[in-house]
Parts: sequence; structure tokens; C-alpha cells
Amino acid sequence: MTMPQISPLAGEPIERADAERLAGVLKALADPARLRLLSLIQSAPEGEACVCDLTAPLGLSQPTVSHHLRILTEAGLLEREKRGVWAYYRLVPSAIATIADLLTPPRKRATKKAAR
Amino acid sequence: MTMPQISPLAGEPIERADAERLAGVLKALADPARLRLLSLIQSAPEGEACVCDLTAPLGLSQPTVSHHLRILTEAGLLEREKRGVWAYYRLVPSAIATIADLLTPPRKRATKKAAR
DNA sequence: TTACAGCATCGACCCGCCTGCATATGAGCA
DNA sequence: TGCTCATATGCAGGCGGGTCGATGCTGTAA
Repeated sequence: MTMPQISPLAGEPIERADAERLAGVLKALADPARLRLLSLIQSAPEGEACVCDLTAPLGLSQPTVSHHLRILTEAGLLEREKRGVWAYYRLVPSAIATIADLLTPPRKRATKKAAR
Repeated sequence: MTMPQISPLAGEPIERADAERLAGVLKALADPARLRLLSLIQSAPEGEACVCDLTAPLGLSQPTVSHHLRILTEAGLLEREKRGVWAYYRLVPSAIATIADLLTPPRKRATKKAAR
């Protein structure tokens, strides 16, 4: 799954399908461990981090961390790159910003091309 | 609970407590029914709606709708005003926008005082 | 080939949550 | 006072999700 097209919250009443899609992405965000993962990865040296770097600061087991990274990746928020034995995760550019834009009303924003 | 102060996702690695607070609000948002409720209320005539107006379009029972409205209210996203027999709900101004700002990196935004 | 390190997957437990039914509360009205 | 309508709350069933230990998989090194 890679960040589907969703109509914004504001304006016309949101459709059931759109609500479910948006809720799906928000569900991926709505977890303390995953928010910290995003924050840790984003603030890491090269903007990327491998699982072994994330296990300790989170205080969670390695399988659990992998589980959360999987959810974030499937939600289109992270991208994974396998280099050797390590799996490096990094934020998908502007993926989170896209979600934020869907939540906020059309207060003028530099959205490149306005419309959908 | 009324939208506590939370440090943004970007920048320094987010603290455990901040992650839990932000996740709490996001959890309130991460539900199709609640997203549709917010959208319906926001697009209602006076920007407000009572439970009886929301039950039908959602296709959920009245107790369930009240339940969702309660969660949204406790998350600081809605405010409730009892007028007569009806309970009118409306969006808390810029509450959702605040959440959106917490998610987005410091791409320059009118944040009053840059802050910490 | 063997051994080992980094990750992903599996299975299981447990808790939280969405939902509806039944019921309580409270305001307006006869 | 009694009745009705709009909401809120309690309760319970069922499903989904977070967590961990054990295990499988895949490169890397010896």
C-alpha cells in the first residue's frame, strides 16, 4: 500500500471509503512506539536507521520493532532498503505532510497544484 | 482533556510521554466513523450538529454515535453544548490543525514564535 | 561448509475497543 | 405528576492489535 488518494476531511462530507482509507493511515500513526520510530529515524544521522539501532531506545523486543516498522512501511510512511545484513528504514518524503494536509481545512497552502 | 502541549514529531527525537499524548489524539482520529462525524459536523449548516442528525448518515446506533462523540470531545477535537433536549457538537477551532502541525516538519509555517 | 549476526515471520496471550441492546438521566410538555 | 423524546451510560460479545519467545531466512565471515 502506498498512500492512496484520499479526499480531505474538510469541505464536502467525507465518503465512507475515504474515511476508511484515511483512518487506516492514521491508525498506523496512532501508536506511541511507531511515532517514536518515525521520530528516531527522521533524526538519525543519514535520515535512516536499521532495526538494531531502534530496538534499544524503544525498549521493545526486536520482533516487535520489526512489526511496527512493517506497519509503517505498509502505510506508505516508511521505505525499506536492504543493504547486506541490515535493513535500513527512512521516511517517505512528504508522506506525513500529505496526511497532515488531508486533516487541515483549505487554509491556503503551497500545495504545488491545488486540486487533487 | 483539552489538547495538551506536545512537541512536534520532527526535530529532536520525540519523548515517550509526548509520543503517548500525540498517539492518544491520533487514536481518536483513527476511526472511520469518527472521521465521518468530524466531517459531517464541520460541513453542517451552522458548523454544528446534534446526535439525532448524525445517527442516520453514519448508519450506526445512537449509543454508538454518542460514544464516538464522547471520545472526540475528550480528545479535545469537539465541544458540546446542551440546548434544551439536544446536544450540539461543533469542532474546536484549529484543534485538528494543531495536530497536523505537530506531524509536519518545520517547513516554515506561521507558528507565532518559532519556539523551543 | 559451518557458524553467527541481523531481520522477518509464526504462534499465542492479553488487553483494549467498536458495536448494539437495555436502561438510566433529563428536559420539555400535557 | 406523568409521559415522551433526545442523550448518555452500563453491560457484554466479538474482533483487532501490541507484545514477546521461538523459529526460519539470508548474508557474512571463518
